[in-house]
Amino acid sequence: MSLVRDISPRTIERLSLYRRLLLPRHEGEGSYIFSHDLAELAGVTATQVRRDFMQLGCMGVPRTGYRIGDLLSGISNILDAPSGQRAALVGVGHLGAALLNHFSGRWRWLHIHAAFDTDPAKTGGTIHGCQCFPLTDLSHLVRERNIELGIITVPKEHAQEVADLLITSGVRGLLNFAPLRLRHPATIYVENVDLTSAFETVAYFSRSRSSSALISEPHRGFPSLDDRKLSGGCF
Amino acid sequence: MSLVRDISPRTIERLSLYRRLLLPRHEGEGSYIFSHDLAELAGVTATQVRRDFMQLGCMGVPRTGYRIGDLLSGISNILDAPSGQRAALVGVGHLGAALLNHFSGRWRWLHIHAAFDTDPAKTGGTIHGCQCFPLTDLSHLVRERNIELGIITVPKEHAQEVADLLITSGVRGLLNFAPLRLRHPATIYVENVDLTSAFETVAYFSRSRSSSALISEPHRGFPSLDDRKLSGGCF
DNA sequence: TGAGAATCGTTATTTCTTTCACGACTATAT
DNA sequence: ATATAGTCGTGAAAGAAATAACGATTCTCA
Repeated sequence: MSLVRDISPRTIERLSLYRRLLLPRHEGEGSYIFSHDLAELAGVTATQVRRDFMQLGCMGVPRTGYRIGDLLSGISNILDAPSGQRAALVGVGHLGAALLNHFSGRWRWLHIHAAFDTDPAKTGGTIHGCQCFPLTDLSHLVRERNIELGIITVPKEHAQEVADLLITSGVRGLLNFAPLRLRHPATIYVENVDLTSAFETVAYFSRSRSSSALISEPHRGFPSLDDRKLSGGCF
Repeated sequence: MSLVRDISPRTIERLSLYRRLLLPRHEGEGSYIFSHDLAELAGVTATQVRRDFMQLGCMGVPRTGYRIGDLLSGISNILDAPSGQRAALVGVGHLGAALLNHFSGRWRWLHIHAAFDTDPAKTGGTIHGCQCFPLTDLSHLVRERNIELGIITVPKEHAQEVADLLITSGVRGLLNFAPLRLRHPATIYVENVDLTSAFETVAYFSRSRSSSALISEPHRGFPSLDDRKLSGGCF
């Protein structure tokens, strides 16, 4: 399968982004893209794009670019499990339901297979195309249906117990939206989506770089220069 | 105001997290916490915690710890704008509504002041306590009400135009939930919350570190060791 | 066919972030 | 008092990640 090892989280995230940006440009086998064009779409440098693709083993051709079909299959080779992966979402509140809607039927190889909640008003039916079960069924269903991932969208008071339940039921990775950090064994991968931190970070940097320091500062969130000029004048 | 400069995005995110973890423990002026206790709550190392607080100018006392009140005011001093900050959310779909609910009335100094949508069915009223206006009012209201931040939860087809509109209307920072990267001038800070990348990242690492490589690997998402033992046995 | 310019692949370098390591300090017990 | 052990602050080192730089390759056009 995937012979390439040791790809950093940052690179994985970019690969996911590259794929989304490349898909609409994949028209037939004759479609190519230059590193600097993709770089501009992705908001990164051309060097970074080339380096990322180097790790995939995807080779480009000078003055021609990368064949988009190659890139897409190279990325899929890394990101997608051959037999697909299933996730369980726990906590069908506003955020949980929004995620069900957001991810519903979007990919074949990775999808939310079932949702869980303690509220009887929410269970028993289908929400945004996803079956919703009582939490008491979780352990059984995770095992039986081979669910590998858990998405936690419950209030923070219950996040840890839900995480424990998911882990003991056999999931190997968690996507946590609760505003805290989960305790977990080293065998489980946990990705935190911290909406509060994101909001406060924007607030901070939006004023810290108010009028001064417009030069340099290749901080995350601000554009950086490269081989060639990017984003020259947005308007 | 904040005399401290050049705090990295990573540190800012942790400060936001520390504050949330500290607030419930702040009972009176006699409450203290050790760096390693907060580290465990935050899922980082004790050294990291100490270093972060060093940047705030918050001093602890050996064998006593840090006074929680000092930490909270130190963090607030960095994160919170003295006169508060307002955000506008654009795109009251499932995700937008969930965020309105999530952030509604949570903080004094930072809040979503108004929501915008093109759908007349959604505008004119209040959603989760937030007034919702037609998109055509955005430019006017952003200016008049001094809104500094934009939250973009529109479909990707409209994300760039909404960003442009927000920027020309005067916001200085964007929190982008659309699954692409926005073009923007260097004076604007943009934080991307990429739900798809997050989901695919969990999927990737949940299987890449399946049964092997349980040792070391202090990668993001996996726990790391430190001065003292953390998370010794989750169950 | 050869000159010129654009693009790639990759090593070296720089920059950023985290961890290590250890002296200094403080509470506690004897 | 003194010894002991636990915790802090921080310079130094290590580790990750991004960028720069440049030879090699390929297309275009005279």
